[in-house]
Amino acid sequence: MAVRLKDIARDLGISVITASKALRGAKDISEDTRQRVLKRMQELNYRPNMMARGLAKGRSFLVGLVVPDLLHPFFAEFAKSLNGVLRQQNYGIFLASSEEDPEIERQEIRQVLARGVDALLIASCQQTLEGFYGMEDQRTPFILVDRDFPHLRANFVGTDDVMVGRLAATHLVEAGRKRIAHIAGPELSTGADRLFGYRDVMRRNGLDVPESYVIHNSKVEELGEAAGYQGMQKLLALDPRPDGVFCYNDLMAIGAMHAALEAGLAIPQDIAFIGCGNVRYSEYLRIPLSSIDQSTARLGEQAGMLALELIQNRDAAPSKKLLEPAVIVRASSRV
Amino acid sequence: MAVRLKDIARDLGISVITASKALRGAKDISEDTRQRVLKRMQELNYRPNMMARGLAKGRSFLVGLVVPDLLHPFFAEFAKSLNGVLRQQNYGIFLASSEEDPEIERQEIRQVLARGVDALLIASCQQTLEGFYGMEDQRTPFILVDRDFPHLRANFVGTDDVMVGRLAATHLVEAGRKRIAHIAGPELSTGADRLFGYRDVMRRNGLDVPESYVIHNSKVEELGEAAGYQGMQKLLALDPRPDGVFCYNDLMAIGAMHAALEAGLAIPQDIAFIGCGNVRYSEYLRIPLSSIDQSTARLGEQAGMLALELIQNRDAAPSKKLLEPAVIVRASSRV
DNA sequence: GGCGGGAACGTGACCGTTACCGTTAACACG
DNA sequence: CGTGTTAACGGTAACGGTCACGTTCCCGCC
Repeated sequence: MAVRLKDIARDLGISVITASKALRGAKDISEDTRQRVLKRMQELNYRPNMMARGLAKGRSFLVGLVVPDLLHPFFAEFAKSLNGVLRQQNYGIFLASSEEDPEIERQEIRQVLARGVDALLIASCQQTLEGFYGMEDQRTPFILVDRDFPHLRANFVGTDDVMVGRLAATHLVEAGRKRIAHIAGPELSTGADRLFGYRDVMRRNGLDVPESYVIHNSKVEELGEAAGYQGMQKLLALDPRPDGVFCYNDLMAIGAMHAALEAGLAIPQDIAFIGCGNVRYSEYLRIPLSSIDQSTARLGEQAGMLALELIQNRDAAPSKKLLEPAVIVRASSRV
Repeated sequence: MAVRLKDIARDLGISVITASKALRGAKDISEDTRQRVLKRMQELNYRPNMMARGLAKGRSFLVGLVVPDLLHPFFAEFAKSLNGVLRQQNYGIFLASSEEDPEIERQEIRQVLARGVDALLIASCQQTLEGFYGMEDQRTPFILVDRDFPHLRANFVGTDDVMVGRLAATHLVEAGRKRIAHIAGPELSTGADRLFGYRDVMRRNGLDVPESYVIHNSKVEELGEAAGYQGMQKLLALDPRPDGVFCYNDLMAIGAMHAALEAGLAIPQDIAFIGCGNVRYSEYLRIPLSSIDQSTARLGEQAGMLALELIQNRDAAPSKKLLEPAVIVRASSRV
């Protein structure tokens, strides 16, 4: 089958450990034999067996990544840039997608932990860690990605979502809108934070936010165009109709704009839109969509680096990394 | 640290083997002890160590997935649906992204194989397997995804790309277009096949395809909006300007439409567009984009099932699974 | 010549699990 | 009562590495 250290060693008439040392660059080995070993490894196309190494070292050189939905460009881009960082340290990604289903998520976490991943990155679709992992006993360091758990002293890498809400609302206010609605996300951290930032800015500007101006989407699983479309239907039915809408994400904004256009409204004259996430297509839409950029690629890098740090130093104090979002203005809200 | 079989066994006053048997549902064990073992495992939140199991069994319960670009919705969706299939068999995904770079791809393949994956799914960014894996020695079954290598008797799961070209061209012909251009993809299998299908239909319809009507994109790494935009610039400069364009993928089509609109053309009156991939946003674009749907989710399922089959039966004859594409007509080409 | 010390390499145990085969005890049967 | 059969369980040796120590050998030094 595959070439083993044993084969290399027998070939060269040395012991397995010596070969192992050469491989790992240990110091008590002569430069000469090291070269001979490495050369032979090249020739035989030797690849260390990571399972064996992992078992022996108690490390797997594997990082677990659990996301709610790979199709969402945010997570796809995150995974991509994470991969870039980890590759350089010979770390691999064990990928699992929970489909925004807590039950599946639990299953996936079991799987991931069973693999003995050295760290776990997770964008959970749950509201709380409550008895949830069977992770307590585990010493596996984990990092919450994008979605934080309130009041939990855990590692976190994500966007400053309060700022997202603030930027979006501020932008619409500056675009001269008075009746600004919000099609909100789930009441997880990100959704709650964006809502909070939005409400805060509205209050500071003396603008009213009637209850009906905030569309809640309790179902975590539906954060796509359809939810945006339906949310917009409700907003369109209101009497003082909103003249600006901040949507939880770009997909929902796309759906919402669709509904507005169908209703015969002009964007941005009658109603302005801004989303969040700055997905790749935003600028090519029927009406190019303003958005809040989360610099997702940098998030992935940060998370990867933090993971590697935690692996080195298991009991570092939990750290929270918040990246600053930025407004990208396009036609959907340009004055 | 983590709970081991040894702990369970000591607890219950039985041997490790017996515990192991209970876990795996072996037959030579009494129902009574099996229950006791399973119960204790529950209580202690035991999770089998997959590295140890993998080492012992010579299987990793891991499938490697190497894609050129996770950000591309096709691969994201593929990965997502693959994950769904594998989860049910307790198989996991080892993910690697090559960024359309052959050098990185080689690196990733090494990594993946070193993990001892039981099967490898790969959408290669290379033109050939030529000495490329150091896979020959490996017994790891592999499946080419989306991009086939010509003349190679390997497992393949993908779209019938000749049909893609045929459908796209036929559709434009039926929409009354005479001067149909093609912004092509790389000269890998998919690009070549779509080009072939397109050319074939053109010929059968007695339509001319001047050399300048086919824009080649040799650089694998650039298959996005930019390439489409630039390709379209060239087409716009031609004298008998095309009145229909078939683009290798939706992203390129989006870029191309952008260029056409900028040039003041009306879509689809002056020029019609059709892409391929049917990405999520296609229908929300400035001009909703016609596309060829590849039923990506089904591709993922098929690939997953094939992988599991190959793992069971290592020397099954190579099989090629081609899924039928379908035309999705939207405004960009509606007559 | 005996001793200390370092460089280079090897011995054995172990990581957690499984495969293979052996052992034990109970029971049926002629 | 001896023999054979079967069910339930365990001992041993792997799987391919790594780690903590030994061991060997050579050199220099007093």
